[in-house]
Amino acid sequence: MYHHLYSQPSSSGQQQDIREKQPYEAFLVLDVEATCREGTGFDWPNEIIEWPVCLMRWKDRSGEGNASQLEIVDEFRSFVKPTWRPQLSQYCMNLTGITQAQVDSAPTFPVVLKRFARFLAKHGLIGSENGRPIQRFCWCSDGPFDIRHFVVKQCFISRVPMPPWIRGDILDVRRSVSSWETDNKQETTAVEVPIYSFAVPLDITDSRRAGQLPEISRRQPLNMHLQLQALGLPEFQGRPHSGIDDARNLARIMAELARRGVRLIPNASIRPNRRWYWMGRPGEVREDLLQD
DNA sequence: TAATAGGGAAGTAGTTCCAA
DNA sequence: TTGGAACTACTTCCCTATTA
Repeated sequence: MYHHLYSQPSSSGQQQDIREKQPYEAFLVLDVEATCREGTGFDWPNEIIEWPVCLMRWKDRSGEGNASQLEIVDEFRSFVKPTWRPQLSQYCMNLTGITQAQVDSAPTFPVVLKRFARFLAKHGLIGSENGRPIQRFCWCSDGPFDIRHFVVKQCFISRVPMPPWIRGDILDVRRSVSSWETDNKQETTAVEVPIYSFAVPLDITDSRRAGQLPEISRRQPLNMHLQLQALGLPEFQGRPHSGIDDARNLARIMAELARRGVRLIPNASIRPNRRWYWMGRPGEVREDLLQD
């Protein structure tokens, strides 16, 4: 009954339904931006300064849960005022494009969490009273770090417990693209970057390497640009490291994975109680331990 | 002070080839 | 036929990059 709408020709010429059974009703695509200083790495107490989320839903989900068309139905975006180090570094402003004035006039993280919870309740994802999930939704991010690191750190610094609606299921989009790319290796070599004599010194005394140049390819880490390229999508739209632009491009990747029949299910986890070396009492950053 | 994926190096076992 | 060298395929371990 759906075939005339949702099928594509197979290599044998037959029509086949490519819709995969999708257990989740909605996806929250998140790509936070956080404070940073050049050379400090990611063990530093980064504070979230932008909270952008694209809410995606199925256009064509059947009663059995089969679907392939995913679209953005709403967006939430808020800048966040850092409290531990309210002054942004020049490096951070250059990287993210976020200005000091934008964070100065922004609400603090606990306020943003409350506003975002209202956004979720408005869309029927959580209960407005208790904040408990009502529908099945899954968080999506580029790599597992946004929630695993930045949200956990920010909740510690802001002295707020991690809300129940963010402790749920997490899909690392990068990992999904990588898995899809591996499964379809014969069909695409888009992200294979050939490296010849730069990587392998040619030694004519070695018969293994003599003669024709070896066909050695090295898989690069799948940044967002390469994920788009691997899926045959147009290049990144907007400004890289702008949270909302990153989230929108991530949503494009999600939609393409869905269209290609990838089952969108969690593949990452978080540890809400994880501690970093600079963590003192709740909310306390042990500056004496920081390697500035 | 973390988890993870991926690449490179090194080691090992099996196969092939060739001279004695 | 045999022993040794060369080659290939595979596994394991270690290191690096990743995330602002």
